[in-house]
Amino acid sequence: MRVRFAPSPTGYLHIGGLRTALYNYLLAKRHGGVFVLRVEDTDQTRFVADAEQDILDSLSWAGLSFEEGPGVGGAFGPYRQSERSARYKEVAEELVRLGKAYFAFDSSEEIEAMKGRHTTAENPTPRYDFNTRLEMVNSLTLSEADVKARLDRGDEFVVRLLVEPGQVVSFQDAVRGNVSFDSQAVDDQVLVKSDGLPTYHLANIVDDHDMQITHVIRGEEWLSSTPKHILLYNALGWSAPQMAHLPLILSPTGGKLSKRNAEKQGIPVSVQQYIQHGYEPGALLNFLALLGWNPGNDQEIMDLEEMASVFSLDRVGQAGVQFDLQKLSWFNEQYLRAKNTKDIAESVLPLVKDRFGDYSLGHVEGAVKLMIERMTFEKDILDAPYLFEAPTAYDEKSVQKRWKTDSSDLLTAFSSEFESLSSWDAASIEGCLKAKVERDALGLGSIMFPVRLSLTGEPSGPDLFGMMELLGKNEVLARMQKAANELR
RNA sequence: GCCGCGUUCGUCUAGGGGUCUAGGACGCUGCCCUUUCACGGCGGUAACACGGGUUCAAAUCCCGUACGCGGUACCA
Repeated sequence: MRVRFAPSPTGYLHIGGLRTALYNYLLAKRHGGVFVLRVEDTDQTRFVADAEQDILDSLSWAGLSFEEGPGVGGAFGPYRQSERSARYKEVAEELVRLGKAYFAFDSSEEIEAMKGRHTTAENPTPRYDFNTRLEMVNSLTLSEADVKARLDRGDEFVVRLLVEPGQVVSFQDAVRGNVSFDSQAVDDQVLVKSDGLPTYHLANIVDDHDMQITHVIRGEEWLSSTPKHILLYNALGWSAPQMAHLPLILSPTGGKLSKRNAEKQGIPVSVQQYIQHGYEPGALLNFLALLGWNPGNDQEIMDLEEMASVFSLDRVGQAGVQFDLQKLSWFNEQYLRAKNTKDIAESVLPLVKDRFGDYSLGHVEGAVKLMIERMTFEKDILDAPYLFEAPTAYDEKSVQKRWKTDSSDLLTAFSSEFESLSSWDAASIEGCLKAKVERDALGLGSIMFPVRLSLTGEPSGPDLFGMMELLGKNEVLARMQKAANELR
C-alpha cells in the first residue's frame, strides 16, 4: 500500500489539510504502507514562496513523517510537480495521439464569448464540452495542416480531454460506496495549460500512477472531478487507485470553513496558528482524527500509534462535520494533564522569565503543579501571576463582601503563628492553621479567605497551603502583613 | 440551473431489520467532594429531517420531498 498527501503550496497548511494528511498517514501505518508527500505546485499564479516550508514544518510539528517526498527523496521522485514537467508533456502527447485529448487554441475571450452565447436561466454555467467544442478553435475543427501550422508557429494552446457523452463513469469509493456520473456532465477539462504546465487533473493521475499510489484519500471537494480522473486512467489503460473522499470540515454554523468565516468565529485555520496558540500536537491530531472517523468503540483519547493500529476507511463518516473549538480545548486539557510537569515547566520558563523575572525551574514546576488542573494551554500559567509576584490590588467585590472588621487582626495573629513554624511545607502550615482555628474556636472560612486574598488578590485559586509552601515563608508573611495594613 | 454527495441529541458520533423506553463524548446543568475555584465522581437535559412504501417488525432497506454541503476554472 502506498498513499500520498498532495498539498498545493498556495498558502499555509490548512487544518483540513492536516486531517487529510493524518488519515493518509494512519492508513499507511495501519497496513505497513508507505506515506508519500508530493507537492502539487503547478499553478504559478498562486504560488506562495514559503508555503512549502510551512507544510513541511507543520507536518513535522504534528509528527506525521513521510517516507518519500521533497527533502527525503525516494525511488519515485522528484516529488515536486514543477520538476516533472517532461513526463506530463509526454503523457499529454500520448493522449492526443490516442485521440483522447485535443489541442485548443481559443483565447479566454473566445471562451467567454461562447459561454455568453449559451448562458440562459437554465444553463447559467455553460461548459466547453461535446455540445460546444465544435464551435471552437481546436484540432477537432481545424484542418490537420492548420493545427500543425499553429503549433509550429508557437501559438498558445491548451490540451483538453475529449469527453464523449453517453457513458456512465462509475467507481467504488471507500467511504461512499458506488458513485457514478454521466459523462455528459463532464467538461473537456484542460489538461495542459497555455503556460505548458499541467493542470491538477493531469499531473495528479500521472503521478499517482507513476508513484504507484494504491489509495487516494482526499477531501470531498474532489469527488466531482473524479470522473475526469477515471476517464484519464481508462484512456491511458492504467488502473485507477482506490478512491476515498473524506467529508468536509464545516464551520460551527454549518458553512464552509473558509478563512474568513472561521476567523470570524475565532477558529484558527492554519496549522501554524494552532502552534502559536499553544495547542498540543497530540490533542489536535486526536481531535482531527475523530472529526469524521471513530474507532468503533467509546475510546476518545488515543495517540498516533493507537489510532494507527485501529484505523480503517470504512469507519470514516460521509456527512460534513462541524468544527467544535470547545471539544478541541477539552482534548488539549486532557493532553496537557498527561504531560510531565517538569516538561511543561521547561517549556514555559522563558515566558515566566519574560513576564515575572528570574525564577528557578523548580519554582515554575511547583506553580505548574498547582495550576495544571485549571489550565487549557501551557501559557495559562501566566494567568496566576500571584505565584510569581505579590498582588498589586485586591478584588474589590470580594473585599466588600467578605472582608470583615476583624480580618486584618486575624491575619496578623496567624502571621505570628506561622512565623514560629519550623518547617515550611503544606502539611505543616495546614496543621498549624487548623490548630489555631480550633483553639480559638474560629470558622475556617474566616481566616482562609483573608489569607487567600492577601496572597493572590483574588477570591479563588489553587490549593492555599500548596501555594504558601511554594511562595515561601517570608513572602507569605510579607503579603499577609501588607494586606492587613492596606485593608484595615 | 445542472451534476454529485449527504441528513441520529446544539456539536462529534455508536447503531448496519427485532436486544432502541436509541448508547458514548463535548457543551449546558443538578448533587457530591472541598478552604475558594477548578479537577474528579454520580445524575439530568437533548436526536433517528419529512412523506410514502417493503416487512410480522425500520433509526436501520427502497422511492420521493425538503434541507445542507461540494462541484460546475487555462485553481487546487
